[in-house]
Amino acid sequence: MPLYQRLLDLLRSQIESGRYSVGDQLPTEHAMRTSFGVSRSTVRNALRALTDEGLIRPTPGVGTVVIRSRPPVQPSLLRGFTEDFARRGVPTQARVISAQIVDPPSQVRDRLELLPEEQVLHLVRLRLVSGAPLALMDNFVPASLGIGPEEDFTGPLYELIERNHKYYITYGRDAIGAATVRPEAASVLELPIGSPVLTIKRTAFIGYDRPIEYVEAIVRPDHYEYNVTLLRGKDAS
Amino acid sequence: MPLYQRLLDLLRSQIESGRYSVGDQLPTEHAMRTSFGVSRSTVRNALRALTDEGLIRPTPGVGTVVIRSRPPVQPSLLRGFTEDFARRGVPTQARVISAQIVDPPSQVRDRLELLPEEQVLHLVRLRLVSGAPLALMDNFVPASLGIGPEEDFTGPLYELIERNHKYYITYGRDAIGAATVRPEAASVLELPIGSPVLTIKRTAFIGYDRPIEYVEAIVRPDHYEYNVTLLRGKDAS
DNA sequence: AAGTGGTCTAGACCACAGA
DNA sequence: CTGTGGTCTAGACCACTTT
Repeated sequence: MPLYQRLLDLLRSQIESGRYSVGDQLPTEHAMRTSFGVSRSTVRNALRALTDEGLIRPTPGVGTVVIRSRPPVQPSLLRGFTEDFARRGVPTQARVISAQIVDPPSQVRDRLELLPEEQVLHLVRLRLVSGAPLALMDNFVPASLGIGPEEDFTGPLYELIERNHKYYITYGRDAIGAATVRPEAASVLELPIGSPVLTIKRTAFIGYDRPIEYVEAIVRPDHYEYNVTLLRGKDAS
Repeated sequence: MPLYQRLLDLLRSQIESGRYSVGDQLPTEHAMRTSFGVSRSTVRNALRALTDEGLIRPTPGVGTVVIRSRPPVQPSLLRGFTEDFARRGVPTQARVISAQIVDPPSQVRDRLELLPEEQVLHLVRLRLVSGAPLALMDNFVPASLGIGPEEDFTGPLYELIERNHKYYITYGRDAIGAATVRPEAASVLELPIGSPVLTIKRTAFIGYDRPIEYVEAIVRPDHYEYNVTLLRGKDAS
């Protein structure tokens, strides 16, 4: 673990515990430099991180004061299913049911803003948690991305896109609904006919507004709920 | 003007103008160091600022790539139902079914972090779109807020809380699921027994982490879907 | 093996605030 | 005036990725 991070953790815990309260002044950078036996850059590295977290405010000529004892809440970030579950400590597996280059349905063509003749990679995967089916996912990515049906789709798809193709996903739009499970999906998900399911439709974008992936997921609601944290803006009404 | 800021402005304008496009690799830190005649720390100071702005992503062992040409899209904000629909041009009405001060169920007590004897205002409302039922909502707010059962609950609840009581909601956590509609709810929502419904459980907070409202909504999925825009962070995996 | 960004050191000068 | 944080230099070693 980097030196500055240990100092960062120490300072953060001291602020959180009240060793330094809101309004207090932290020791000067020089004082930390000597008391921790590190260079000033290392101290500043830690202080910059605390500044970014919104806990302290350094003022030239004055010093560094504590302005918060806890970090402000962060809104949710876009995560893939694999990532989402991994964060909660639940490992999931993906079983590839089919992967082929096809002509997209018109809905997919619209969402991905494809050219008239453009094809897509259509990926159907079943996601499992400890062997039990959780979600049936239909992913569509433009064939022009160069991701072929032969690749390994058992890991996080975003990593595959980002690592192999130098595209970076910047944001996504999710639309969540509920429906009665279709018979084909019911058998794959091992659900009784007529069960309710959660449906997630997501369009992911690269750059400012170029759609790069469209997903439709059908999820068993008994073992998953869609969680999101949203900030309230001043003009939200 | 500091050196690193001039470099920062230069790089940002080059990225915005397309001199470096999304996916391109920036010159290495060493290359910039020599071509601009500054130290590596100064270069890194500029690159860190660009990283914070979300325009570039440095990867150890690889290099620094441009991931956006403009500042990122704004993520969704927390909105009440009334606000949410108003934004899309669909006016909704709220019909108050009941409003009373009660002892909360334990689940509500936990979510609102209430004291053992603390009571809540329990509000049951039916939300309608052009006369047709859309959602059944159970709102819980601490009785200590001072909002009594006699107030007008047909408008946005957040406005009522914020305007009359000087509390400002800062964020909320939503948990969205799917379920089979319960018989009582089915009749109110005019749904057949066994229909799937969307369930939304929300906790809204004031300040850093003080819960101020808990809502459970049961929504007809045929006329509503939950939409959200999420950013992708650099460490989202 | 070569090159990348991440970390770290040991210095230095500056503008600024406060006594 | 002294001390603060802000900026800057010129080195160095590291883990890591790619070749």
